Amino acid sequence: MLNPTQFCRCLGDDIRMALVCLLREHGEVCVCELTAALAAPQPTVSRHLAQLRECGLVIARREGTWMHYRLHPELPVWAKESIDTLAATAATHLDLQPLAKAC
Amino acid sequence: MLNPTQFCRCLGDDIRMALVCLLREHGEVCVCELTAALAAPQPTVSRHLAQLRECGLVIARREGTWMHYRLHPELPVWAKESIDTLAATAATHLDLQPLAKAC
DNA sequence: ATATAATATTCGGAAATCCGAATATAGTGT
DNA sequence: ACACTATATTCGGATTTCCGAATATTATAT
Repeated sequence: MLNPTQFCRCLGDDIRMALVCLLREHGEVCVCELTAALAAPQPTVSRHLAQLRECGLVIARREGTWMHYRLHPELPVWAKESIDTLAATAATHLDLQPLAKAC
Repeated sequence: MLNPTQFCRCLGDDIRMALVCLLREHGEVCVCELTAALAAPQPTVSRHLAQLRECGLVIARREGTWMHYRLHPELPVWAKESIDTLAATAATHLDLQPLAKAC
C-alpha cells in the first residue's frame, strides 16, 4: 500500500485534487461528469484518474460504456482523514463546475 | 498562503516528509541534528529546508552559527491537522536516526 | 585580519512529471 | 459486420524536480 509521501505526491496536482474533492462530495461519479466539472480535456482527466487508481485512492466500476469512479472504500484511516481535511479545504480554492451528466 | 495542492507537493518528498516528522516530534531542532538524523548530505537538507520555508511550513531562528528550525507556529488548522496525521504515519515508514547533536 | 565552523546558494545535468494530439479499446446499437 | 460513444493509452516534447559538486555566506574565535 502507499505511504504518506506517495499519497501527497498523488494529491499534489490540481486536477487530481479536484477529482478527489468531487468524489468525496458526491460518492460515485461518471467520468463524463468529472470531465465536465473540471472543464479539462478527456484524455487528461483519464490519465489522472488512472494515476489515482494506481495509487489505490480510487476504484472504477464499469457500466456499459460508462465508467464510475469513487474513493477506494478501504482506505487506511490516515488516508481517509487526510483526504477529508485536504479536500474540504481544496474545494473552496478550486473552482469546480456543478456536476451535470454530459453523456 | 499555500493551498492544499501546494501543501501536498511540498510534502511529496521523503526528505521533506522526514524533516516535518522530526520537527513535529521534537519541536525546535538544529540543522546539524536534522542532517545527522537523515544521513543525507548537508546541502540537500538545506535545500529542502529552504523549500519548506518558502512554502511557509517551517520557520528558522538563528543562534550564532546555528540555525534552528521548527514548524510554523501559525499554520492554518487544516495544515496542522494534515501534518499530524501524515507525519505520524510517515514516522513509522521512514527510518530516522535518533536525534544527536553533531556540531 | 585570518581561520574555522555551520549553513546556504549556485550551477550543470539526469530523471520525473505533465500536456496535447493522435490512436486504441470496449461496449452498444443497427 | 459496421458505426458510434465513452473512455483509455501511447507518443513526443516542454517543463519541473531533484541531486552532487563546488562555492558563497554568516558568525565566531584567535
